Amino acid sequence: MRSRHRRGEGSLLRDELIEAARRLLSTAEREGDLSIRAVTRAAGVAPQSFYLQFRSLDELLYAVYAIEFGRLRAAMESAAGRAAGPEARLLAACLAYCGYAEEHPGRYRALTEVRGRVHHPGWENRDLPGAPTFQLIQDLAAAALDASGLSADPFLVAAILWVSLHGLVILRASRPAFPWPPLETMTAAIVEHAVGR
Amino acid sequence: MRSRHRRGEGSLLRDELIEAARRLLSTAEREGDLSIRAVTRAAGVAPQSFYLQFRSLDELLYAVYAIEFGRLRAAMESAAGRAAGPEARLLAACLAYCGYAEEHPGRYRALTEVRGRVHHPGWENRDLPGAPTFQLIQDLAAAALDASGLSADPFLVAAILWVSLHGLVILRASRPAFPWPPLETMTAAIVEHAVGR
DNA sequence: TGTACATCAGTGAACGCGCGTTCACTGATGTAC
DNA sequence: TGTACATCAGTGAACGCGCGTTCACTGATGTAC
Repeated sequence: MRSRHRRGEGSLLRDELIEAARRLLSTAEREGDLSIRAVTRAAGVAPQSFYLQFRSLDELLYAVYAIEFGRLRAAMESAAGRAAGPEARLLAACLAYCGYAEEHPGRYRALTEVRGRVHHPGWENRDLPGAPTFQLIQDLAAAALDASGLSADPFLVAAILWVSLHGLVILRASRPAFPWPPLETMTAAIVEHAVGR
Repeated sequence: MRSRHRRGEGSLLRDELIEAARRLLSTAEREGDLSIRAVTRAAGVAPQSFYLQFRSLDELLYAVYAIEFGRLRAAMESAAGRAAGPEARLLAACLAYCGYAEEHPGRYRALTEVRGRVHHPGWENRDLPGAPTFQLIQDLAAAALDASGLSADPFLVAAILWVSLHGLVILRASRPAFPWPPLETMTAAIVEHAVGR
């Protein structure tokens, strides 16, 4: 079914494995659903072929983090660009954050879960893939605070926005039976609490 | 090593299994660390003895939820009782929430994780063990709003507080390398944003 | 007061499964001569 | 232009492990007579 890559192009399998992992994350319900064997099975290769490209599942997951955080950030930037005014731009970016998390719950979870072994021993000096995304929130928050004439610390405000949005989407996803207020209502209230007058 | 219970007291094993699960949750790092075999091993009985008390791991976890939510709520109530004034009481309860989560990260995670299969098929009509805890937040928030002369919806405010606190403790735990502002600073800001003037 | 028996609290042994990981191997293909 | 060979992209087969779950069993103990 699957033909092997041409000589010199073996590392294409690397991207195929990453893509297979992203696909699996869309449907995985629990942590154990994403295994080396599951990824290689989805990619159509033998389990041991995994080791030709990665040393561990963590290394593959790190690559997935980087891609997904990039997409999340792009969605937020694009949404912010379509809004008018500092606070509206911040709100649009936050809504895009929530939208991404609701559309791709499995992938979103992979970005943030405890297992998120971004803090793997020996990886101390690696970039945190989420840093530019946080910076975007902070920049938008700083602009909104400025426009409101508030002197709050943009870093603190951005940190509060981040944890609030994260809790919002995670808890909504894990408690579907709870009578949640609409997502937009909650997001707007969170943003307004943080940077509104 | 372990002697069996006296006739008629077999269900004491039920509590022993729950206690073993709580102990395991204190140290478990990933979801798979809590298994039927791990729990029975920790309790000192054979794996199949599990089925004498529970039909599934979910059933055991449900019992753990109920106990842990009770403790969390008790800690919040006790902290609120020691504070003076509506907003101070709300803040004290929120700080107790965070304190519980930081002291018992594994158990806290069990209360809220996606796997939290409280929404197990057939359990639709079971109580949500977290409901009284949420109600406590809502009551304290309503009192604080009242004292501030604000007319915001206490349910919405409580929902925002809940998700914000949850995101706060979960994200801090999963991203230890991030230069977080102090926990107290963030909690106080969240509470003040939600019910302050 | 003695004894047969039902019940109860567990265990022994085994099953099939998916997992991570290792080792030796295959066969196509580019390249040096 | 032809050929030997090194390299590359992967696979076949197997390992030991922990898991959930089932079935038949054991042995202590309370109870009915």
